[in-house]
Amino acid sequence: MAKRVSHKDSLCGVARPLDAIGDWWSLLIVRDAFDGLRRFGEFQKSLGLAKNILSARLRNLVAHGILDTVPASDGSPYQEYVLTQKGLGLFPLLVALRQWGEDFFFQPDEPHVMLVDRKTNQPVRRLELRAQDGRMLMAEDTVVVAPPESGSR
Amino acid sequence: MAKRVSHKDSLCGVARPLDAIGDWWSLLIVRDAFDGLRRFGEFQKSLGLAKNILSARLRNLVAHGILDTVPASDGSPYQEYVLTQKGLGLFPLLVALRQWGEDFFFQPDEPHVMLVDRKTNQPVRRLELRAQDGRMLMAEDTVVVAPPESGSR
DNA sequence: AAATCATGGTTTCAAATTAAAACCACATAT
DNA sequence: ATATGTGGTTTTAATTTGAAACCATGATTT
Repeated sequence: MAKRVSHKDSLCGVARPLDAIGDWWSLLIVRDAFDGLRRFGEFQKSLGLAKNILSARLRNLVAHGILDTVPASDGSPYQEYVLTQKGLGLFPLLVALRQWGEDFFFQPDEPHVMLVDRKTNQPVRRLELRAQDGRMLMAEDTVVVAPPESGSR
Repeated sequence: MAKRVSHKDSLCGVARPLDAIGDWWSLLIVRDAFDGLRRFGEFQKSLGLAKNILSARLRNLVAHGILDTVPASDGSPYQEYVLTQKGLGLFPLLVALRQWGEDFFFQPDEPHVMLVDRKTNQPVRRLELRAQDGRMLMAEDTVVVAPPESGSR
């Protein structure tokens, strides 16, 4: 189950999160969790994946602290799966994924679901990466830099 | 190779992009491409994945229009893999992933690579989702809504 | 009380995918 | 002529997946 996603023994800042999420199914589960789904059966119906796989994915997400199990809210003797803070932290990633999807996977006139501001019912703005001083940054305007070498080596 | 990621025949706005990317390896390839890698061998050395898998992933990314192959820039008789516009569009997603990783996968004092503004060498700002009017939005402040039913049914 | 049903899983097993290694083709260098 | 580097493909075994069957628990019907 602990599939190594990189040959380096310490996973980098991108690979480490990927490793925790596990796979695409897991991300769809998380998305459904953002949509308010909490029960095993709800996820299964929504995603249509095999129960054993769902079971494994939920277990993995819980193990990685993305979901947490809580004793059912409605008296039923089962448990529910809810997003932790860590899980909630995936929101921007899901938005990024959705916006990319809107940009490149739909015809300009093709109808698709939209993420809207609850208060105004307006679609949300696009995610934008900005510098400290507020300038918008494209990919070419950035570099990944190594952490400053600590003194001991 | 066309693995169905959802039981619904039309994939939703999140599942469709996931389906195109393919798997985690592909996303790491894309990240390396953002870092300037272009050659088969570079990707293989950087990621340490089996050559047949890399081959398949590259092919898939090209098939989905995320990478494009161009005749080698340096005279060598090989080809190079470069990001298309669609591929470049994945930048925010990678940033989101990286920031989530920084938030939850490193000790507060653990050193890690950083994404910085080329011009100032300052770390970039956090991605923030905002409403049209500029208010910052948390997950709970948003909903996903279905497209307006077109008249014909 | 007994039988039935709903939920939330686990187990079993066949099929698909992945990974490691060997192999190959082409070009350049020695 | 031989070796070496690049960019793959093929072969084969191991792992993962997914469908279906099974099971346990509690609630519901008869």
